[in-house]
Amino acid sequence: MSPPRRYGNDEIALRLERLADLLELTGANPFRVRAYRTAAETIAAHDVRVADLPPEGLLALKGVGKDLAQAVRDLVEHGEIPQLTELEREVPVGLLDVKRVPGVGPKRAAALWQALGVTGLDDLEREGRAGRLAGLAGFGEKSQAKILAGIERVRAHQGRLRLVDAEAAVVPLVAALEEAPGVVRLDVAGSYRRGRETVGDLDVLVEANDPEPVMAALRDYHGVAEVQGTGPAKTSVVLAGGLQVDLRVVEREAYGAALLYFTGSKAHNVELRSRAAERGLRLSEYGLFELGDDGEPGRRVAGATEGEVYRALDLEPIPVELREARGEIEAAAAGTLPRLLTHEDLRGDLHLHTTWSDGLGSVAEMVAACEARGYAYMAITDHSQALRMTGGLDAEKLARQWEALDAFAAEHDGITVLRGLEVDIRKDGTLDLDDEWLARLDVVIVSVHSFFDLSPVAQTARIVAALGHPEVNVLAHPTGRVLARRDGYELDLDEVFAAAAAHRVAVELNAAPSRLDLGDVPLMRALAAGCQVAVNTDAHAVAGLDDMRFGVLTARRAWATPEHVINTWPLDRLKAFLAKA
DNA sequence: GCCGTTTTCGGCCCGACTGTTTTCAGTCG
Repeated sequence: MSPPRRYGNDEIALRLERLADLLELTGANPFRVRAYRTAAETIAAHDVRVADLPPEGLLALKGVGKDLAQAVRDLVEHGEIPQLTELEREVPVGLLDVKRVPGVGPKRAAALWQALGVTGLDDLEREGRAGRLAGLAGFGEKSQAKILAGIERVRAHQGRLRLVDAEAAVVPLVAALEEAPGVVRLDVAGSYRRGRETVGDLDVLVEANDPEPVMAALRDYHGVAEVQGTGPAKTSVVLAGGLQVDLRVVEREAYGAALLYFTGSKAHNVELRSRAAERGLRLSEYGLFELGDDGEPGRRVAGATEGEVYRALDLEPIPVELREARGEIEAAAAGTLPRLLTHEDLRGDLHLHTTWSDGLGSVAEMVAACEARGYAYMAITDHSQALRMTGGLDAEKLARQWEALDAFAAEHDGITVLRGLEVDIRKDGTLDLDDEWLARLDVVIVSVHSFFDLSPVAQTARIVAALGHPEVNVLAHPTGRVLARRDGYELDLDEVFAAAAAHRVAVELNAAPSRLDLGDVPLMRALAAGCQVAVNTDAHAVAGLDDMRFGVLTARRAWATPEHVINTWPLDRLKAFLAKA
């Protein structure tokens, strides 16, 4: 018997999504499938642990009724959802990969399975190469060729691009497209615009006097590997890196509606359309329309700008980062949208490295760079001694660094440089520096860099113990995940947040684009638990200081206000927090 | 499977494209 586990919201949501996917392959009622997906989304975005809710609390969740509540309880109490177990026996799970091939949905995946016994990508490729797909009802030569090409893309391009990688593709692409004659306006919409931590593809929207030149500019763009389709309204290409780009030319009167539509999220759009329907209106990418007596769209009441559409639906305009159907529409209706963090609110960066440990920039370079960014304060936080490979600092080396900092400060008064250290949390929860020295630091950051595979209970206890140390100020990269490479260590984040709030330790939003840790959803939970947050770059070089923009985006997605973020505070207030005064 | 000031049944967001058909299902965003 394995010990009882504590299921996080993400884990529960993942299983419900899988249930929906498998159900779909059996040809189940689409609305029933959607019900599972809706419940999964609700649970993933919920700010308290669903596993701890009493039955009536579960039922109060939007989209969770009797059966879904039972499924959650089954999972939490017995470690499995009988219906899911049953489906996994019945349906080959490899079909889920088959369904990911462009042009193959649940119906066709099921047809391939029934007719040809296809149970995964390898089967699909074999059947395609043998020419047996083209003979199937509803399939032809073109479908077969498209599927064969799609298999490669699924294999080659598993997963999504990190936001920073997408940005690297976007900047030169936008520059090239904007040069096309006749372009009036251009926006990159989609999850990129919403600032999601990873991006699946790019939706580019253009208003142009003449659509053809900008379409041509995309087709001829040097980074294009394949033109998938091109017409008067839309052109689709795949860039060399595998990123798909859809370019749409939109007329001026509908630009706002189209921008809204293609920015998403899908769930946000669904809620907006429902709201439109409640008012006898219809919302589409072409605008917000009154309905005529025949039920068909009539007069356009809004569409030129996003703000116009929101206001016509009696909503405050909603910032792009919030458009995830996490309560933003209710808040916009009530006039209670938060005043979100902006880059200009930040007065300093409290986590960065120098050549004293594994940084590439000297103290002088990092300080000058922070000053140039307009910061009022900063903290130098090199590694502690446990990380030998980084040249981590022991007490003796720390003393020498302070001498250097003091000498430096005597000649530079433009910015306050705080004495910090990123102190390793040892396996047993003790800290990698003596109390006497910890007490002399202005900022004590603690973090985990070893023993990632402790049991969730031990990992949680280890971190909670560290947070209880009276000198600790910030918990850095709380989950330890590295985007597109490894998941975070297993732990009970809600317990960690509760401890952090109780001990007045801020949780970090590490803005390094490979981490973004905490991510938006767990950060929302931390804020709900009463935690303060520090948005830091963890820069190991001057250029890394500019990663702050990813941190700001992620913080905004978590509904963070300047008040939540300790490095927006004036120095006096920050010092009081650090001193736990 | 969920939900309700059109409430316990009958809806559930909308539109376009593609490839396959000969009037449309499936997929996609």
